[in-house]
Amino acid sequence: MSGRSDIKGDKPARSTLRDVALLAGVSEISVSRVMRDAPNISDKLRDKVMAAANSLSYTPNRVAGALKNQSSNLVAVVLPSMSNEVFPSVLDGIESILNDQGLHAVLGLSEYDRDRELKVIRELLSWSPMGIILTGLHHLDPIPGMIAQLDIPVVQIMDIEGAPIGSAVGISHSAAAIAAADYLHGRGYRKIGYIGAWSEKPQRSKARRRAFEARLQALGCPLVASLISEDRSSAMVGAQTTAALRQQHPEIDCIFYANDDLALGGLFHALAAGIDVPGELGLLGFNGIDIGKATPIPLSSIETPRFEMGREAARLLLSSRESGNVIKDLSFKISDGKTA
Amino acid sequence: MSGRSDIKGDKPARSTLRDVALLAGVSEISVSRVMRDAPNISDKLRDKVMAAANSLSYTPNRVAGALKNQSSNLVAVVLPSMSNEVFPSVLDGIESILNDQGLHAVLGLSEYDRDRELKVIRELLSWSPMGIILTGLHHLDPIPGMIAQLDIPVVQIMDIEGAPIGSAVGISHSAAAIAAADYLHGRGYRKIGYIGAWSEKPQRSKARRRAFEARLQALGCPLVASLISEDRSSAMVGAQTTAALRQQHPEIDCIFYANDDLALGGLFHALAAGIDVPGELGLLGFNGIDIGKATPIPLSSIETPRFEMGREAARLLLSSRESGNVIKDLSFKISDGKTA
DNA sequence: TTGAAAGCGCTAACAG
DNA sequence: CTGTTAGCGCTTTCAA
Repeated sequence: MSGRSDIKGDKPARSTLRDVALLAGVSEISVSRVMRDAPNISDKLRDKVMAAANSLSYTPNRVAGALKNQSSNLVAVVLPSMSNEVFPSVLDGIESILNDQGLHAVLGLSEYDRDRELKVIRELLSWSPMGIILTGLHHLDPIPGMIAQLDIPVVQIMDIEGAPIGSAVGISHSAAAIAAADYLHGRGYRKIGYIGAWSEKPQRSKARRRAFEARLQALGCPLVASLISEDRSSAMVGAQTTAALRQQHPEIDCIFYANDDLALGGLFHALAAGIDVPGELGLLGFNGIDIGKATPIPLSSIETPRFEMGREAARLLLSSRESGNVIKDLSFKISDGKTA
Repeated sequence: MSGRSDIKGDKPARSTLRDVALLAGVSEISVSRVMRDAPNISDKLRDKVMAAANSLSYTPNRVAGALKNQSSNLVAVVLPSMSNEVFPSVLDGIESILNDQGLHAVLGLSEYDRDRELKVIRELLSWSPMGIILTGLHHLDPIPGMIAQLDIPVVQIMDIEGAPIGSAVGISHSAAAIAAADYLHGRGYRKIGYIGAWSEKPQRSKARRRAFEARLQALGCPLVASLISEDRSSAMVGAQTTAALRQQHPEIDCIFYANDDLALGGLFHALAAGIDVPGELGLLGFNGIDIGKATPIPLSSIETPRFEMGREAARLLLSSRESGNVIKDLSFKISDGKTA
């Protein structure tokens, strides 16, 4: 009873290199070579092997290959969440590069929880991925050491202000905040407010708000007020908080939002309440999502290259053997919206 | 030169069961048992092993485990795309169940291309996943056989009208289309149009349109016209096609859209052009995305349970040993928007 | 250009 | 309760 499909039809059972080798009348290693397109294979051998492999619909077992090679074609991707359009776009970008190389993302979500992130990373690393993509630059202490043990490339996305473990690709959030402040100030707004959400769990938004505040201060028109909702970002929350902030501070003539979902909510509120945008109230979002381009008044926003960030992260991962660690500052720009 | 970390400090190198066993002065299998929380382990042994494991910051190698077990803690997840909010939500739902079980999704994107899907599935299956989640019910011929070889559970999401390979969870798209037709007819609309996009690559939207057309016919008010853009869905495309369709067919008093991105575009166009919604023009979307709830006129839409669909898919996968194959019809409902 | 041998790290099956 | 043995399927030497 030799384990696999004997004469008796136990199960469909997956065929192995050995099955193919037996059928083709060659050695296992030859099959292995053919399957991996190794050099120096005669056409005759290749044909025999391919015929046998096809007739058994053989698929290589990557698990065994990875065990032998100590490395796989998996890439660990650790993101905080899937619940706004930012990370799906990044993931899309990552996959757009990986898939062409026969690589695959194994996904872990941290939900903005450090301990959860640690746990997820530990599990993903146990698959000997060929690389790992993390979100942000701040991670629990053991993480860099764990990655170093595997000696695989790391790319951190979103943020570039800090000390990366390996490579990093993102934007400067403080520069974006400064650009936002300068832009709004330049448009003549002097009573500026800020709206965020989800208790600023994504620490990048906190960094942005602080840099924004500091810049406004320096420009001589300090932030009037900021309102950080405990709820997750959504257009509805944006609408509600905009109404609330204006009620508390009627002098506010402009609001900078932590993201476009909130900003769109602000815009919808203004449209519904008959508030003149951008005259009576200016609105500036963050990210530059597609929908904002189609609103009755196109949303002004800081456009961030989310898809491209994913692509670049994957590229850096793949090229890191040659290029070493790189910090890549992707540019943002202020969209030509009409709300501020 | 025994491969691993000898006296000479070659590399940090990942520690193995054997290293832990040596350090703890026990056998490898004992370490294995402790790591997997096997029953009948003395506290003394456990303590020794854990101490050694911690001091080496040992992490089990799942690749080896999977090879031995012929099965992993990976779940293959094959989706068409990440570029609208539907599939990220589904993925979020899937992960919300998997992560609590220590399982992880390996992602493959088909980009609505059958051949690409086949290739991706083949690669993912080569990782001996413990299960696989596919999108839709139509797949290239070899796929069911490939999955059968591994003898793992399959769950197909989105659609339930057809013959699933294993379990299926989704909604009845024809029922949704009929509900849409009845609803719009019931609201008094008689000159109804339809707008879709991306050449209807997602065949579910085509099925919906056809059922919608058939129902309108049966109701005695045949579809006036439909316009299918070649571009991907977006609010901008929705705005443009809405304008175009109304120009070609000024009598149209209502439009059913393939999804909310398009419908929002339609709404924005109407708001900007001063068209009275829902009086002069009714709008009905599909999916019920969050943003539609916050627009100046809340978007009427067929709400689909995307997150829940992901959760249910993961649950079915996990329970399939006991429960066998199940077809689960998740309900949709028409949201209480104000655009139709 | 092809093959034989050995072993990646882990765990099921069987002792003891 | 703990240990010994064998082998998962593949691929890297090394040899022919």
